[in-house]
Amino acid sequence: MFVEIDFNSEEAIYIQLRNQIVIGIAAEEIQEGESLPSVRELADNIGINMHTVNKAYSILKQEGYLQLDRRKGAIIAIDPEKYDAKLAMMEDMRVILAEGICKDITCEEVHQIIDLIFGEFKKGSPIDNHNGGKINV
Amino acid sequence: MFVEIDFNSEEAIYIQLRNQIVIGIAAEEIQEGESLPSVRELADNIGINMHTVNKAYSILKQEGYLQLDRRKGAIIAIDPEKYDAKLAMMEDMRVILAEGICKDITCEEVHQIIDLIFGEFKKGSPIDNHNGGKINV
DNA sequence: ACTGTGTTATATTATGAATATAACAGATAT
DNA sequence: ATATCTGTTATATTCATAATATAACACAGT
Repeated sequence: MFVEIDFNSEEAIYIQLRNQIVIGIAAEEIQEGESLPSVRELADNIGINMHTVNKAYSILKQEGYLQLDRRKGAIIAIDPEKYDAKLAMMEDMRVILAEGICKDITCEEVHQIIDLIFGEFKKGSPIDNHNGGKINV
Repeated sequence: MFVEIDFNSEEAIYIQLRNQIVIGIAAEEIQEGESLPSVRELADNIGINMHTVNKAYSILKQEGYLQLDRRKGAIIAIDPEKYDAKLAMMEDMRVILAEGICKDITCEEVHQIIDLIFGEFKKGSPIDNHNGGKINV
């Protein structure tokens, strides 16, 4: 699994990190029961502060993606009951689809995009393995 | 068309405003050629600063939703060529779908959600007209 | 004892959101 | 012409938060 941080992005580092880990889980680059690096180790590898990683981990824990164990560190443990993911998805989707509708993207095109992305996640890594500055996790 | 700002949200006010206007256009609550209130008027109605509204308008102009005319004010004018909306959609969609996949939401369920939201936009207002603290625009 | 976990606390710096005035150029109406 | 309304730009301040830097604690493993 790879992590790539864009330091020029307007998106906060801990958000980028959180998102990439979620994508990594969805792409099955890292699986249930496996553990992420410690907050200090990953912070060193990326070149950021420990607390920034800690914040990402804490959020992932709260959202039901991680279980934080003192012994094994941060292990992937999905809890679908933590919150209503379907409801959250609809909220996020509403704005994105509104943008698309304004720009004349059809419902069929959106369905194609959905299938395309789902396909990427199913067959292993959606990211090419040439590693362009990405941090191995 | 209605605008509702959540002052307790972590989302910036000008982003909320921008999103609601995009949703309003998609829902055809406000249509091409019609004009939005002036930055000062809308700011007064909502109870926020003029510059906050101005920032939302400037972004909408840059993204190809608005044309700012000194005579008529801010009029809705969609320009699908301003940027690649389809590419932007895929970027945003990737994280959302990753979250859904982790939480065991199937591809079919996502398709249903898409159709549901598209249906909301087609038949007029997706927002009920009971007006719970929303600002008429 | 020592090291490595997550966790918490405190403080500082930097960035950006939101506000408050103020002014300008152009268009409209009285 | 005078006044008023546009968007636009400029400057400054306040406030929230992201990111950093240390430091310390409780717990588990070697």
